[in-house]
Amino acid sequence: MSIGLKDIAQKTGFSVNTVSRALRGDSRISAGTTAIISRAASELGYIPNAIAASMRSSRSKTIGVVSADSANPFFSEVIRGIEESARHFGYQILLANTEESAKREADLVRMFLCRQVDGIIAMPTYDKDLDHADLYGRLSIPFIFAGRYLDGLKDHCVLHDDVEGQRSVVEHLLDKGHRNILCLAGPKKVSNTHDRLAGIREAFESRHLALEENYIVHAMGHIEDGYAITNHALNRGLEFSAIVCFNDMLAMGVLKSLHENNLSVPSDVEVFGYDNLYMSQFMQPSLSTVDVPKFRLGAVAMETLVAHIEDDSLPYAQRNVSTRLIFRESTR
Amino acid sequence: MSIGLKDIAQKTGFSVNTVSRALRGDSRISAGTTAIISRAASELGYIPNAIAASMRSSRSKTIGVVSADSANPFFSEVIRGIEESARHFGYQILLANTEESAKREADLVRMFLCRQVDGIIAMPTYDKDLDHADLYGRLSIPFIFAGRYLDGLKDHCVLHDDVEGQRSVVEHLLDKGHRNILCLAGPKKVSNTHDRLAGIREAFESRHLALEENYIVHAMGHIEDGYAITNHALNRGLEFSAIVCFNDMLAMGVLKSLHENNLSVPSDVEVFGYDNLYMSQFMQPSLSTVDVPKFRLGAVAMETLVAHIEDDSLPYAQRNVSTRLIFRESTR
DNA sequence: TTGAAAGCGCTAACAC
DNA sequence: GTGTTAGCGCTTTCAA
Repeated sequence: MSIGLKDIAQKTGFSVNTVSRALRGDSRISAGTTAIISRAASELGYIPNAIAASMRSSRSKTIGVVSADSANPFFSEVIRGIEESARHFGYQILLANTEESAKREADLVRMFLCRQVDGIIAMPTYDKDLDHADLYGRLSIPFIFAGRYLDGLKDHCVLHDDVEGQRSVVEHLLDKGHRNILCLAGPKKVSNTHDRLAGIREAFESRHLALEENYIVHAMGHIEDGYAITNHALNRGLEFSAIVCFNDMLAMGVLKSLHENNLSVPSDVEVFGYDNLYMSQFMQPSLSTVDVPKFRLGAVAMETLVAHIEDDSLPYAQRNVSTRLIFRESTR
Repeated sequence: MSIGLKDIAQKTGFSVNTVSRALRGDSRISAGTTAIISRAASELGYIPNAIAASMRSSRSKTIGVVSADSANPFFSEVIRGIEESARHFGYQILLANTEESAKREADLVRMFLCRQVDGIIAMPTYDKDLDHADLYGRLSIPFIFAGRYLDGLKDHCVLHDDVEGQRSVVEHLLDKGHRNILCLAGPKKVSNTHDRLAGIREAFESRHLALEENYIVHAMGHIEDGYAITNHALNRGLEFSAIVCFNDMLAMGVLKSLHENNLSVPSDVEVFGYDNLYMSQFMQPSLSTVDVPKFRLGAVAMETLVAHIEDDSLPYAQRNVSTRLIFRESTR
């Protein structure tokens, strides 16, 4: 059988209770006693049972991470930020993916609840079948959304200003004289798509120019989409001198299509991505984009979550991380 | 207070035990009883406490995943495979990263043990300070290594044949007439580096050609390394007509350097990567590489781990996933 | 500063 | 089929 507090108590002559407190560094236990107990514990090869501790204390020191797709380079960096920060605060993370399925997201949250997580960080999906307000709103544990927001739950979000970020990209292009800008927007139900699109419209408005609707194409956000949509736009003879993309992945597909169609970037077409994935600087040409501090987004989400776990009277308030434009070879 | 089995028992008139068994689908409980209990449970909004169940049953249905860096696209796909497979078998994963630090890896394993994980899947680090045989060898729970092996623990590994994979790349290049092949090897302590290097040597031997040692350069495996090493090789006037890389990340850096130095790929230099990252097909030019089934690697690791958890008498045996050459634009 | 007792919510072992 | 009893290993509460 495995070693328990009882065994240490027996060996040292102290009570189980004293052993427990000594091992947790309770200051009311004398230094001498603590030393004796610690030594005995390591001699016996004691491995604390965190499950038992959780059960009794009803704090699991675990947080659930609801990710849409942890293999997506955007999310994987956010998750890395969450994980690093979690370690710092002494938490472990349970990770699972929804693949943008409402049912999975709901199942996951329930599962996390069963496992008594102390809090949840979610990159929520946007399935129309899922009532997020219902799923999260009635949660009795703290929760934070990272990078995406949900109407009515913005207080629980850590965000970056997508309207501002995308607007500055488009204003920059308009000011350089571009008039036909192909806009590859993201999936319709994602908050970022909505905001970035708003940014595009604001830019056109601020310059008193009209944005033609057939220059806006929605995509899921994968590389293949960028590739296919650009091909399609060229095939139908759409004229454009610049392309702004919902994310870097789309932009990578765009670059490939343009290259195959003998259009050179940036001289024939300028291309902007969004997110500043690690890879983007190594594309050929390297990608101009909007930097989103992904790691930090995760870290701030975790930090905020911990604050709420430790003080449940803390009012929720939206937090922001800042973005910035990055100019590389895909623009002049 | 939250709802427990007791409350359901009270409401239905059955004992706590019967409720517990009904909810777990014990076949000895009559269908009628089970129905009554299930209904009561959902009416009360019962949330099972998995922590308490784990404690009693001493099975947590949780596995610990020791990753070197979950933001690395190779690992993130492996982890995705682990996660999908875990879901399939009813397990959850605790994820944490070592950043190739021996101390962190040891701490992590200890932490997982405290949390009573049912098993561990590791992408072990290769810090010289870490005695893996010591750390894992004395583990009382099942463990599997994915994609990397450790001497003396090969039975616990799910691998791909790196010797074979790399040899076929180099043989292909030699057969096409290349004589000066720059080899960007991986970090010295990683098993894959060792095997892929062996594959390179075997290829040269099989063609009765000599491999000059100054054509072998070790790198950590990041994009920047590929970039810097290629620049450096060019600067010192090394002649080469092909470059084989330890992984696709290095190859991406290589492509960038070659482009900046006005060398065209593949006409001046042919480039091979390894791993077949998702991105690699969208590089400019697209990357020839060796496909490693990353998702499957993770899934097989999980599947194997579960088999060992469920049958602790099952003997460990190395498993393999297969690789294949992929020819794209970076080679002729 | 330490100890004794109670019990977290559940499952397992055994009874009937 | 169902109930009774006894803990899992720890922390909490209360007492000294």
